[in-house]
Amino acid sequence: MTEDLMTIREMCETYEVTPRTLRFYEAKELLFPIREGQKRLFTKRDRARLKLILRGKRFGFSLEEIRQLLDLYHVGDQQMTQMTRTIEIARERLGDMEARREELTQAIDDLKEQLRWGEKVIASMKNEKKAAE
Amino acid sequence: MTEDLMTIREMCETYEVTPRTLRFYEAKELLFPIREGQKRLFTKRDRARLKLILRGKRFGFSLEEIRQLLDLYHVGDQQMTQMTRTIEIARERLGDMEARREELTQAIDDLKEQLRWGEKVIASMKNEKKAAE
DNA sequence: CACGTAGATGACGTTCACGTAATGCAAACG
DNA sequence: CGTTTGCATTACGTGAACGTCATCTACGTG
Repeated sequence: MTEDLMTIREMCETYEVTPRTLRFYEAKELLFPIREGQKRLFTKRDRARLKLILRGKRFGFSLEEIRQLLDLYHVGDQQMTQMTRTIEIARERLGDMEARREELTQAIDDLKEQLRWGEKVIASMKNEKKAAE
Repeated sequence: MTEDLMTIREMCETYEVTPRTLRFYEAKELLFPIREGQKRLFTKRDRARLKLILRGKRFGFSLEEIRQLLDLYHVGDQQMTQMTRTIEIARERLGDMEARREELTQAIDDLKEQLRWGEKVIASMKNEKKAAE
């Protein structure tokens, strides 16, 4: 079953990306599939990273930014000295993301208001129509 | 004072964009500055739209997607028949955005957990160091 | 009136994130 | 054993979103 390793095709079907995309991400050092002969085999770690990559893209991060963010997610590999710095960066990122969410909330509220307004207009138009009958 | 009209330079300084960007947005029909002779003058409406454009970009929307979203914000100009459809689209958009916020919240929580973990490791390393002294 | 300044209009260049062949190799199949 | 299938590499192509450069125009100022 899920032997923890997936071929490129399986990856593509699972995550709805093209082979080109996966190879491209490897070239950019976002993924590190192992090799069986020539063939790529994607590990659990690669899949976790890919999910984060796709998520990052949905929020408008560039691949380079995503690469840096990904490094924050395997903090365990770091040395003590780098660790402190890494955490510092992570905190900044966290701040960014929370600000982003605030903004998104604002956008949602704006749109909701527009919707209410639109519905109100429709309602009043219906009344006019009714009155005209 | 704010005569409701701004030159391209004022716009650039206010919103930290280049003239090229503003002209580009006009070419793409995202902005509609009025003309005084040759010169562009940006209205209150243009500024509102620009804010939404920049916000949209921060969330990874393409300019084309943003253009469509912008149309949702001047619902008032629409006809009744189109109105219903517009509101329908707006509702879908709203759903997207709320899902997006959910995802962002998840990402924030993930990162927070990583942070706590990192801090724990650092703390335990300090203890080790202390014990070794 | 010469001149600097602000803005306009092409038009070509650039970066990012892949798409799209063309070609090769190696195992699997009929 | 030839051929299809799956994946690999190399390399050129592409659309989006501007950057950059050259040239032109209109206006205020000394």
